[in-house]
Amino acid sequence: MHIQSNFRVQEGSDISALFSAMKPTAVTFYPADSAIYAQGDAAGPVYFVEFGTVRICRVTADGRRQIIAFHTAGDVFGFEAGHEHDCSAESVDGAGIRVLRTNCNETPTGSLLKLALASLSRAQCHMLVLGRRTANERMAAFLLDLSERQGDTNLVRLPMQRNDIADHLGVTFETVSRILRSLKDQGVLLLRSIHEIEILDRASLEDMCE
Amino acid sequence: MHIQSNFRVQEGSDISALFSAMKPTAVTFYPADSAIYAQGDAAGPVYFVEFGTVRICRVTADGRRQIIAFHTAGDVFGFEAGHEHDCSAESVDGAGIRVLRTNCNETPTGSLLKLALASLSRAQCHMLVLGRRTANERMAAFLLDLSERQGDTNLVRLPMQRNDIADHLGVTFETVSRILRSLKDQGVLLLRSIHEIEILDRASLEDMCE
DNA sequence: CGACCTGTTGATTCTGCTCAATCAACGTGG
DNA sequence: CCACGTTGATTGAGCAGAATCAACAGGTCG
Repeated sequence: MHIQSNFRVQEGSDISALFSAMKPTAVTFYPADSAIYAQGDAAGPVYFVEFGTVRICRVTADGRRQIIAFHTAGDVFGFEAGHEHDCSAESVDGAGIRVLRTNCNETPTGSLLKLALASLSRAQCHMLVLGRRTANERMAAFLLDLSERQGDTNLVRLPMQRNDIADHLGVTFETVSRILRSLKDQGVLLLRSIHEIEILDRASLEDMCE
Repeated sequence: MHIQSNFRVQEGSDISALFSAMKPTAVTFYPADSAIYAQGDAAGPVYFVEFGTVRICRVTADGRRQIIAFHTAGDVFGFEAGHEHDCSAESVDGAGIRVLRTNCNETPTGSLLKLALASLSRAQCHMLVLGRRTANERMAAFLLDLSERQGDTNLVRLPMQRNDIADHLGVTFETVSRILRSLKDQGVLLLRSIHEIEILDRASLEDMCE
């Protein structure tokens, strides 16, 4: 299923360089929870998020899952070191994706390098979160990160469900639920609906992750 | 202090491409615990490990530390997304380092991209460890990783101290100590000395991290 | 309407942390 | 050469944070 685009690629950005060098496909719609690629699939093309949210996952043999990252409109994902994907990518909430084929010689490696380094930087940041922060601090960091990506607004959308948040933060979904509750009780958050929260006391959240 | 090189760069590798494009400096020796660069320093050149071990660290405001990665002979590190380092790099045990200056236009971005993607892949793998594995599993994964890097030998050197291992695995150094003890008691390991262990039962270690 | 799925909340358990003591290795200075 | 201080490692006791187990509520979809 192909649908029309609406995301504006910024002139002169690394992404626009990618777009001109690697003719992108039309937008393909992936319904919620559908796979974009699986662990073990052949790697090669990269993917551009037109709208919606994508999760990148790694799973242990006994089924424990770590969500490496969430990607939203404007993000590029899917580059791999080897010849196959060692993470899977799935649509979280219905996502529109363009595929950018790497035509071997004409790929703008400089632009890809910048994007890869940006991913690496985010990954390093998240390793500190996973390795050295408490559950409360993880949630605070996550909410601020979401808010920042959505334009530093205080009304934050949570397109993913509790389970996804938990698997991203390395806690259980019960813990996610409890922490949101506790932040509500402290007057830090207002839980508008399951997928929408309002930040009432941003300073408190920032204190929690310094 | 400059000393002579002895590490053999493989012909035709991405690293040899880097070496020919970005004339490396002579080897500089960094004594144990000395800084190669600090968080906030201007980024730009990349670094090649000739010998010894380097740790890449991120620290929270209240002093908790996460060791993002250890690098050993043959590794390249130090590339950053932005204009300054957001991790610090320190010598663990006395390390010899070559600096490779990025001459803006002549940098082989394709080779750098491959190295960056390799780092990203390792980072993703470690996120699963930090987010979803128990302390025992983390230690098992760490020992197998070290063994693999040292040529799949059963006699593994631990160049770093317990504190460093702990901060890499997201546990306390007491926990590191206890787990090594417990693996010894189970007959999985032989603790030759503080910095040298022997793997007696590799299959058990592999079972622990699947 | 009932089945199912997601989310919330409570009770209990347990892994790993904190605090603390001890020990071994090493370097320094009397 | 030995007393002393320092630093890293080990071990123990008790505690706390988060997991597990379990019950239930609310919403959605057939």
